[in-house]
Amino acid sequence: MDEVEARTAAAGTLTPPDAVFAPVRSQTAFEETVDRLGTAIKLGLLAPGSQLPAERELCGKLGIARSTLRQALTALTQSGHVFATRGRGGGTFVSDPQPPADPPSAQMLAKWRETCDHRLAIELGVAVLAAERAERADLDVLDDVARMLEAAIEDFAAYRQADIRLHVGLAEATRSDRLVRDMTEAQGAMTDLIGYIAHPPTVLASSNAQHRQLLAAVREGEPVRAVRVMSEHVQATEHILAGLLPGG
Amino acid sequence: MDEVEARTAAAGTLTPPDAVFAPVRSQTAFEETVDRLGTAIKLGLLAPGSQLPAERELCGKLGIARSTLRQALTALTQSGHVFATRGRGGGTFVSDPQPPADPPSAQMLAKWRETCDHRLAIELGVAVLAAERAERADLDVLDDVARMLEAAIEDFAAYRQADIRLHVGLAEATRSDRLVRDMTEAQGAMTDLIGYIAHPPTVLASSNAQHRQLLAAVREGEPVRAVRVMSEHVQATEHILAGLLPGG
DNA sequence: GATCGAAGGCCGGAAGACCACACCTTTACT
DNA sequence: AGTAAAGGTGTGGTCTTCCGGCCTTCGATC
Repeated sequence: MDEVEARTAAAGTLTPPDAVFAPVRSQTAFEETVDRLGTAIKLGLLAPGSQLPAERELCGKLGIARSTLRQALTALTQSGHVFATRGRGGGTFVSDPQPPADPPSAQMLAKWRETCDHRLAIELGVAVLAAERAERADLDVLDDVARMLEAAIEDFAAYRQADIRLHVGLAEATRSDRLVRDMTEAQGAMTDLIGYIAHPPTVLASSNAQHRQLLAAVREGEPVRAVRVMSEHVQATEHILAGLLPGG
Repeated sequence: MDEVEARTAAAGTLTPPDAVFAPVRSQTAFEETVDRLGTAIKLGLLAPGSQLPAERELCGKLGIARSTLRQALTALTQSGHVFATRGRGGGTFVSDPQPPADPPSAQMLAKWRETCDHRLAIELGVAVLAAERAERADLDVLDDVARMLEAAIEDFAAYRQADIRLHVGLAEATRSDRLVRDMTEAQGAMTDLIGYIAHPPTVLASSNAQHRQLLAAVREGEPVRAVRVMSEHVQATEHILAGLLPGG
């Protein structure tokens, strides 16, 4: 019967995917802003000590009212991610010792596999398009980052930082803002999962070997090889998670 | 100077990507709902003539208030995509001759490349994961769809319909709701772009050859081959668009 | 033919999100 | 001393969303 139903579905009277009726939960502008800025800070895209644009300017760029932006900044201030100084020459700055990250929520943990799946998709797309579109200058920068990665093999925090920079940098090399956003979002979600897991230097070393191969494939404009290496790279971390998280 | 700056960025004092400060535009629950249901209908995931769940049930699934859902349904009624009948045994139904699709907005056209980029990413992720996770039953259904595709080579509307079913079906085979949602969203965006472009049977035939290869690779559990074929498949349509749209 | 129940169609109030705008306070530079 | 640039504060209004009850329609059943 199942098979008959399935065939019927294929033939015309199809059953809509569950995803069609899944909850629509639109974040508020406030939440979305906290998320965006918070992730950028947690990923180190906004460096500790660096200054954010002035409120009156930033709310323009973000397309929201200043009061809404201030709500978000207040939240980030209270959580200790940023601080503000008044008066001329003042502004909002990223805190220098960042507050300790809080442990992943049960919600995050429950969806970790979907998070990885989505990340895989984005990374593969980036791999292909970077191989097609990256310029020499992009790759020179990324090579520097790769060198930093190899130097940071003993310090996971520094390693993760550089790792993010490499992946986001690759996304930037595709010249697709959409993919950069997706990549930062995906990396943000991954950081929440990865942060609490031990990564011995041997793992990082093999990860670095893949980074090298990846950059080589991109430099030589070989999308197929780039995508193969990237797939192995991403799925390696997925296998590590599978061993440690529920439902693995 | 540019190069120096870039090196500096790589070394520590990095420039945040533009994407960090890009506008946050959160859709309202109403808009999101119209989008979700509208796309599902336009893609044929909700077949013409089929009945939607009752309002009181649907608003629960969607996680919104009934009045909000009704706003969305009113919009879809006015645009002619659904109609409602009252009384017992009544309900909300997908209109049978669907209203003609409206032409792509200037906004859509301006972002067509990013749309394609994102779609590429999703399709590649789906290709890999489907090759790893699809069950025999999934593939049998998809083979049927492929047969329909070959029969529909002269009728673009029918072809596109089956094409969507194939790609979404592949996404469902990954068992990842997230990817199904992403895929429907991506296909919805593509439909807006593709709808107005002539697709001669020869193009569709070569597309079908790729579908065949894709399904074969997935069936044999070969992610690398699946991703290569998928990449060619997706980029073929991108090349067609590049020839016809601005900024190509 | 009367009744019931399930469906869409309505309405009003409460709560909250967001915005626009005006004004205050602090502080550094000139 | 004055000015300009930054964060800090407050008010009121609009729009969205939610909640919950009530009405209308109409097939099915008694």
